[in-house]
Amino acid sequence: MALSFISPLLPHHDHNRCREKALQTADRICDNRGVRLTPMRRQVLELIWESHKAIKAYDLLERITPKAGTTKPVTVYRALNFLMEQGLIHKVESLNAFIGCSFSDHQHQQLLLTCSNCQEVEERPAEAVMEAIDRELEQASFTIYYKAIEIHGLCTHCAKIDATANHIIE
Amino acid sequence: MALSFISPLLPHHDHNRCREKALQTADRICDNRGVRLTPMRRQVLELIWESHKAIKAYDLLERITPKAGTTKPVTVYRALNFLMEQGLIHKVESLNAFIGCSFSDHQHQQLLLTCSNCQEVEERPAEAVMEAIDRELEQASFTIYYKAIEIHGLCTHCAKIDATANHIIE
DNA sequence: GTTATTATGTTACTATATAACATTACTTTA
DNA sequence: TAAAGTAATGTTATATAGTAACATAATAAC
Repeated sequence: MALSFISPLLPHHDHNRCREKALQTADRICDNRGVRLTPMRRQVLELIWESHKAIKAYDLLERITPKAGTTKPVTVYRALNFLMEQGLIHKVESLNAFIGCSFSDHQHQQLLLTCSNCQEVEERPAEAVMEAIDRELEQASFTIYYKAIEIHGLCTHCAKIDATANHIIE
Repeated sequence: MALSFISPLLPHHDHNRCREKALQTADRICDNRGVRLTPMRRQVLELIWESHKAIKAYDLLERITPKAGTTKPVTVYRALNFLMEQGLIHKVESLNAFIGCSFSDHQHQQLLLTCSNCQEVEERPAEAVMEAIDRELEQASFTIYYKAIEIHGLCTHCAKIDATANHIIE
């Protein structure tokens, strides 16, 4: 099976590059828009990009430096709100947690697939799904402001590991 | 424009019938499954069906009788969890609130359309959307456990009212 | 350099949800 | 039908999530 690109969710991708790219993109986007990616906001974004798992506001709070543990909730929520407004992160509503957006320059509001085993979140533009939703909403004469499309289940890597484990046991 | 059925979300539908039907369905479903729709659980379901707006756990708490105001959060959350397990209600994740399920006997996990103006929630089976999601997840080799598909925006009634209001102002 | 604006700090609080264990209510069956 | 087992609810306490209101600091605009 030939992959045309390295999925960011393959177990051993170079996550440093992942994070650096996201931060550079954020710098560029904020610069273009004339909004300020302040040190606090940038640090929150960086912490969110530490992994592909969704992270909770209070976990971010503990990791903010300097004075780790002394930063107040409102500070982190303000940074999170800014990052959401700029489309740099998503809130996973069904987890009360946040992930970096891999499609900041393009459309937002992708499908969010969360693995219940490894907790990694994959973003999928899923155009066919979005078109089906648009058609459905047109039928309902419903004007859309915001979409949260969240699926929880077992990702392909965890399914394989599970299958292997079962095989060994047999 | 001829409607083939009376939408439960039309402003003046007979909501008593709506609620009664939901409770009867719940009674039947629980009976069939050999699970107990106890007075507490039934009351919570009834309170949820007071309207088509999503209701929060702590608002339910205040309305539970007897001893309104003395019931503890854990009691209401236990009832809510039971009702969710039985597919009698949905949690609107992006609101931390709950609505009655209009399709308890059939498939679950519909689209939830929440109007940001009137707060009413409409459930839509939206088969085309669900099929598109299934195809997308098959491509991703993702095994689904749970879906939350939530749209916020302006419902058709509120859009019309808005349009009328604008017309009057002009 | 002063003023205006934006961001962050501080204090306090509101809102949402669960853990652990005690008691009560139903169900089973001896 | 009384005893035992199971399921539901009560009680106390606490964990987790998020915001309001006002003070101070940092940056931008003039």
